[in-house]
Amino acid sequence: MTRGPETNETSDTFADLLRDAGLRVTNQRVAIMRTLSGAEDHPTAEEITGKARELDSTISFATVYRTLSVLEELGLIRKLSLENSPARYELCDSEDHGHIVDLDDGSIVEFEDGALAARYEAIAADRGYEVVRCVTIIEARKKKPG
Amino acid sequence: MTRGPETNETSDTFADLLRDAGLRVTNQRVAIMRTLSGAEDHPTAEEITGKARELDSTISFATVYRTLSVLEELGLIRKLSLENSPARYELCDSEDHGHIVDLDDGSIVEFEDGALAARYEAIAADRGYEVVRCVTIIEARKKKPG
DNA sequence: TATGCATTTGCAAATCATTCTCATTAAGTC
DNA sequence: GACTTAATGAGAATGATTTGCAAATGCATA
Repeated sequence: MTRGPETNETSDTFADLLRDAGLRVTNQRVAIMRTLSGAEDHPTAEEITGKARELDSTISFATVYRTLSVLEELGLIRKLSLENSPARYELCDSEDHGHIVDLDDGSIVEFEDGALAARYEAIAADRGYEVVRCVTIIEARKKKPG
Repeated sequence: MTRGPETNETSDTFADLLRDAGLRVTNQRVAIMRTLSGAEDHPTAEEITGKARELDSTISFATVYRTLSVLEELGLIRKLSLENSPARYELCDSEDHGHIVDLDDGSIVEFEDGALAARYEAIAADRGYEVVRCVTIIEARKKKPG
């Protein structure tokens, strides 16, 4: 695996990812990828636009949506369609994982569970399917301490 | 549990469910419930409107959406928010179950798996949450025979 | 480094699903 | 049957996302 010097690795990687996919490297796309990369939460398109504009003030909503769907097609990000709220996005840098959505404050906690993934594969295989992607959302409320 | 004669049980049940919830029994609501009850697939609001209009031609979209959200609050139906498509609805008559969405033709296969539900509970509990509802969607493609 | 051209962009208008407003209708009660 | 209030239909409004198009930009090439 070829890689440049350690410095500025994420930024270079973003450009490379785009190039490798045969796409042009634009300021807007890199700004959006950096924004997603730096996000601790699961931002909406609107939140991404706001943050990305700090890096490139000209970014429009149209470009954000277009870029998000390109990145999703490349498998670099995941779109999370929650009930009654705009879609949220996350980088695909970590393992496949599920989400616990706190119904009271909207916060999202990620969890990993290899057993679940294996179970999904088995369930799908039993029915003649090959898994492409799994969505696990646990809508929950914080337990009262007791 | 009081119940009338065996004939016409679903229709009566629908009316009773509404009455028990302190809601008025209207033609529109019953038509929508019957439509959902008769649906083999997971219809969208638009599809529900079309079918329900065969039972009561005056039904409007507004009423369909209003009724769907009332029924959801009562826990009688479930709303399924899939990627890039309008919400789909199903009666809550069967056990809690997951969905395999066929990415090629959009068809949905349901599956039940008690182990998954237990696992979700455990995962949530570990993190201090109580499960309200779980969404499991396996996006998949049919395996090629071979 | 300048040129050409397809890709990408910003803007604004369009679309899609869903919700809301409000005048009218109809359910359930007496 | 009359009354009260919930429920409805029609259509406007909303919110998220997509699209059309002219202008701008990346990048291959000269």
